Amino acid sequence: MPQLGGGGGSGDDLGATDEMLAFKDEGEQEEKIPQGGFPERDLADLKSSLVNESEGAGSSGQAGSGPGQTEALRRAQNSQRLYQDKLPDALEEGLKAQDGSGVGMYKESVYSGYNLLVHYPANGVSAGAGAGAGAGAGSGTGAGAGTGAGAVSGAGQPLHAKPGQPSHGVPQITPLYEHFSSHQTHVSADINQKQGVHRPLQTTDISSFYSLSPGGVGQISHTMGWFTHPSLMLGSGMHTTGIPHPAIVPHSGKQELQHYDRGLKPPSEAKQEKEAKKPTIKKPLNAFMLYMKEMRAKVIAECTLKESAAINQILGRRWHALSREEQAKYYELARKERQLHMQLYPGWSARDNYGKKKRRSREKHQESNTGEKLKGLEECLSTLQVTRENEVFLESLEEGLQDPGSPKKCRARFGLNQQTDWCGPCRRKKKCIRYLQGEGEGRCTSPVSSDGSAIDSPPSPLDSLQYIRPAFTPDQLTSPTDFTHRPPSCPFSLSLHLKPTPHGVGLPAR
DNA sequence: ACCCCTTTGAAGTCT
DNA sequence: AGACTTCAAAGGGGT
Repeated sequence: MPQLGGGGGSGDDLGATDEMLAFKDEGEQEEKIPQGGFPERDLADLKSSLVNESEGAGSSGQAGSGPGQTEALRRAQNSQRLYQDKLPDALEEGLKAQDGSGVGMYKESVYSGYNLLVHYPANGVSAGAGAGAGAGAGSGTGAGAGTGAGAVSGAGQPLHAKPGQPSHGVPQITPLYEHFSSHQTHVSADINQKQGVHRPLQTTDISSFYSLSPGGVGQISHTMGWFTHPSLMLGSGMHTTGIPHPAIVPHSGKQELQHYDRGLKPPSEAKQEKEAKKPTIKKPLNAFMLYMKEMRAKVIAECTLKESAAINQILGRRWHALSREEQAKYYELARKERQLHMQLYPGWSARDNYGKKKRRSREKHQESNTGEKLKGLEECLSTLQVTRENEVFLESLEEGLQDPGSPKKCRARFGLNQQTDWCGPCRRKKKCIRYLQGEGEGRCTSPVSSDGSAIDSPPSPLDSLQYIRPAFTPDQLTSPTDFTHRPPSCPFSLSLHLKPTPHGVGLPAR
C-alpha cells in the first residue's frame, strides 16, 4: 500500500497510518450493478454509479422483493425516483466539470470546500454568523441548500482562485493561509512564536472541516485560535483568545456524566459538576469524514434526499469511486488534521472519548433499575433479618456488579488485622486507607479519601453496596461455595458465606 | 429528548 | 497480532 507521503520525508510520520486502501469496485459488491461496472470512471460509470447509489438502500429488497415491501424499501425507492429526477442535472454538472482530467465532477467541490474553509464551518450555526465570519471573503453563504454545508457548494469560486488558476483538484492551501493571515490583524505573529506552536502553512485551513456543535460557542474564525498554545485553553471550547476551536465541544447538559447525579448525591457532587462542564475534545476527522463533510451538501442538492443514512451510503459509494489521487487529497488533509489536532491538544487521546456513548446509554439502562435494586436489596436484608448496621458482607449481587477486589484480600495485602481491620473502601472511612487512596494493587471502583470525598470517580449506588461490611469475623467466612443464603423472595444472588456454627448454618448471633 | 441509521478510517480495547 | 469496538459527521425517523 502506498503511503501518502504528506509533506515529504520531513520526519512527520503522523500520518504513517494513512494508506490508500485497495477498495473494491462497485461491481464487486453485493448489490447488482449493471455490467460495465466502475473500473473506468467515465460518464456512463458515473451515471450508473449515481443510479446505484440511490438503489443502494433498497437494492437487496428489490432482489428479494417478496410479497411484502418494507417501508424502508418504499422509502428508498421514493428516494431513487427523486434522485433520478435530479439525475440529468447531475450529469450535466458532471459534463460541465469534466474536462478530460478524469476527476472533473469533484473539482468544484474541492475548491468549494476550501472556500468554506475561509468561512467558519457553517454547520449548525446561523448563516448570519457564517457570513460575519467570512466577511472578507465576499462569497458568503450564497445559494447553499439551506444547511451550513450548503454553503460548501453554494459558493461558486474558490476564494482565492485566480482567474485561470489550474483546476487540478488539489486543494490550494497557501492562498487560504494568506487570506487567513490578512485577517489576523490583532493576533500578532510573535504570539505564535511565543507560544511555541508553529503551524506549517499547509496545516492552516484543514481544521475548518470541524463543525461546532449546535450548542457550541460563538461563531468566530477559529483559525485564530491556532495561534494560541493549547495548554492555555480555557473551558467551554475556548482558547485564551476566547476563540473556540471546533474540536472542542462544551457539554450541553445532555452529555456525559449526567447519569451520575440522578437520585444519588455523592459527596463529590461539585467535582462532578465541574467535570461535566469540561468540554469534550472531539476526534479529528478522518479522510472519509472530511470528504463527507465537503460533499454532503452536494449530494443532498442532487438527490433531494435528506436522510443522512441514505446520503452516507451514496457518499460511501462515491468515495470508492474516487480515483486514488482524489482520495489522496483527503488522506492528506486528514493527516494534517490529526497533526494539527495533536498540536492543539497534546495530551488528548481518542481514549478520552472512548466508551462514552455506549457507557452513557448502558448506564442509563442500568440506572433505570438501580432504584429497584436498591429497594430490593433493602427488602432482602430485611428478609434476612440483617440490616446495614449488622453489616452483612455482600459477596455478590446478581448482575451489573464487578468484583472490586474483596476486602479480605485487601486486608491480607496490607497486613491488616483480619479480626479488626475491616476494609471498607467506599464510604467507609476506617481502615485500609492505603487501599482507599488507590495505592493497592487491586482496584477499588469507588476510591474515597479518608474524609469521605471521592478520589476518582463518584461511587455508584451499586459500588457502595458491594462494600457493606461483613458482620462476621473472617473465620466465619468461607469460600463462596460453602453456603448461599438466598431467600426465595430475594431478587438478588445475595450470598452470605458463612461457616457452619455450633448452632447450625445460618446467621450467627452477634 | 435521545437513540438509530449509515458510511469509512483511526484508534482504542479485547482475546 | 489480529479481531472487535467505538467515535468522529449528519439529520431525518422512530420511540
